[in-house]
Amino acid sequence: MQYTTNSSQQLKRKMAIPGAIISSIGDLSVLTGAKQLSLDINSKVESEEFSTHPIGIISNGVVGLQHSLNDGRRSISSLFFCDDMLDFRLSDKVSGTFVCFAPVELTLFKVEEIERLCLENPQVLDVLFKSHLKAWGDVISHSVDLARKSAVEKLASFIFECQGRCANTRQNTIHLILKRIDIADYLGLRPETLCRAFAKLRQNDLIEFDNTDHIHICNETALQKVARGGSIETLSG
Amino acid sequence: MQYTTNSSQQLKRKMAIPGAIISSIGDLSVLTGAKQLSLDINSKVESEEFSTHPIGIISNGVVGLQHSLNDGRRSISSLFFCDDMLDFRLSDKVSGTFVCFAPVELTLFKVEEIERLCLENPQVLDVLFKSHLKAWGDVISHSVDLARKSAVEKLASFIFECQGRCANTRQNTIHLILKRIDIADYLGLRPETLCRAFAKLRQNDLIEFDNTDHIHICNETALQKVARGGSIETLSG
DNA sequence: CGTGGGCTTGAAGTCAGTCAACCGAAGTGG
DNA sequence: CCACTTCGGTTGACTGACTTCAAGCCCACG
Repeated sequence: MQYTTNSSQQLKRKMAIPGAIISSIGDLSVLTGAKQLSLDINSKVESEEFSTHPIGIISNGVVGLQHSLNDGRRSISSLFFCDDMLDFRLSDKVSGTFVCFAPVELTLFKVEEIERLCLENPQVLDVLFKSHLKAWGDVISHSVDLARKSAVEKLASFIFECQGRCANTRQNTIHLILKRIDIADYLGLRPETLCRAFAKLRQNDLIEFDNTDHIHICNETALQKVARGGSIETLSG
Repeated sequence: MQYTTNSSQQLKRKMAIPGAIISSIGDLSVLTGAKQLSLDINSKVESEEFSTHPIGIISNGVVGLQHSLNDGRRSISSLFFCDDMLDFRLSDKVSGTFVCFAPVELTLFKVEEIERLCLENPQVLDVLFKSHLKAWGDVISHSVDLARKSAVEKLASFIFECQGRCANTRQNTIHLILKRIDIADYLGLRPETLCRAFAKLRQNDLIEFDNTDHIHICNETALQKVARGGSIETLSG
C-alpha cells in the first residue's frame, strides 16, 4: 500500500479527477488534506488509517464490501466501481471489510473537509446528495436481485449492472472484471451454480464469450426480459 | 390521504418532532414549507405530490419500498420505521413503490429547504450525513441477510432488526407490526416457509408467541448465534 | 351463522447446494 | 524441457431446502 499526501497541484496532475464530486469542486486548491492510495488486488482495505479520512472516491478498479457469517459463508453486499464514493465508516456499522477485486486507486477525504466544502459551495452539497442517493439506489437494486430472482435472472441483472456502472465497458461487450467466485458471492450463489447460469445464457444465444472476463450481449431485449423476471421457462437446458 | 401545510408553530404542536434531523434543527421557524401527511395501511405513497417535497421523515408507522418482477413476484427491498428518513426520488431510480404497512404519519420537506438548512446550520448537515450513512448501512445489512442465510437465520436476523429499529419495542418483547406475508416478501421467502421458520424457532425455545404480531425472545444469545449463521444444524425439526 | 382473510400444516416438486472429478493455464523447480 | 503443483473454471450425480399446491384452522366481521 502506498501513501501520498497531495497538494492540490499534485492532485490535478496525478489523478484522473475521479467522480462528479471532485469535478464539481472546481478549484482543487481547497483539497489540501486529500490522500491518494494504490492497492493491490485481493488486498483488504484496512480501516485504521481511514479513521481520519473515511470518505473515498475510486479512480480505478473495483472495491467490494465483504461479509462473513460465523461458519465461513462469504458474501459481498456492494460493489464500488470507478467514480463511486464509499464511506469507510460503513464497515463498523455492518461488520464487513472492504476488499479490492482489481488493482485499485482511490482518493481519501476527511469528513470535516467534505463538510466544509459543502458549506462553501452549495453545488458540492448537491452533488454529494445525489451521490448518496445513487449509492443507496444501487444497494436497493441489488437486494431486489437477491430476494426473489433465480440464478440466471441474477446473472442477467448483474451483466446490466456492469454495463451501467463499470467504466471501461463499451456497447454490448462487457468487461466483468471480477472473478467467477466473487461474482457468485455478490449474487448469493455458489460458483458452480453461476457457471451453469452462464452456460444457460450462452446456450440460448443471449450472450457469447471466449475468455471468462469479457462477454458479449447477443440479444439485449431478451436478456433484459430475463433480468426483469420474465419468461425464464422459455429457456432450454 | 390528508394534507396539511404547516407553519412552524403547527409543526411544533402537532408533531412528535420525529427524528434527529428535525430535533437538530432546533428552531423550527425555518421549516415553513414542510407538509405533514397521514396515510392508511396498505395505501401506496404516490409519487406525484412528492416531486416538490421528496424528503420524508416518518413520525409513525412503517413504510416499505416494494418491487414487482414481470411475472408478479413481489419483494420489499427496504423498510422505514419511525424517525427514519426516506427519499422519494429513490422510486424513480429503482422502479419501486412506497407502501404503508401500518397507518403512517410523515413529514415532507423540499430539497432546497433541506439544503438551505444545511448551509445555515452545520449541525444539520452532520445529522443528515449520519442519516444517509444509517440508511445505507441498513440496506447493506439486509442484503447480507438475503444473500446466503437460510430461512431461520433470516428470520432471526429480522427479529433483531425490529428490536433495533422499531420504536415501540421494549426489552425482549418485540412488536413485529408487519403481517407475515410482508415479512416474507422482505426476507425473500414464501409465507409458508416463513411460518415454518417461526415454528422452528419456537420449537427450540428461542422465541415464544401467542398472537402473531408480538413475540418474546427467550434465549437471546442463541438467537443471535442463529442470526449470524452459526449452528443451525443443532436446531431440531 | 356463514364468510373471508391471515396463518398454519402436509405432501410433492424443483432449483440451487454439495461433493467429487476433470480440464486448462500459469507458475515452480529440478 | 518436463514433471509437478496450484488455481480458476467447468461438468456431473446426488442431496437438501425452499417452493408449490392443496387443504384446514382460527378469528374477526358481516
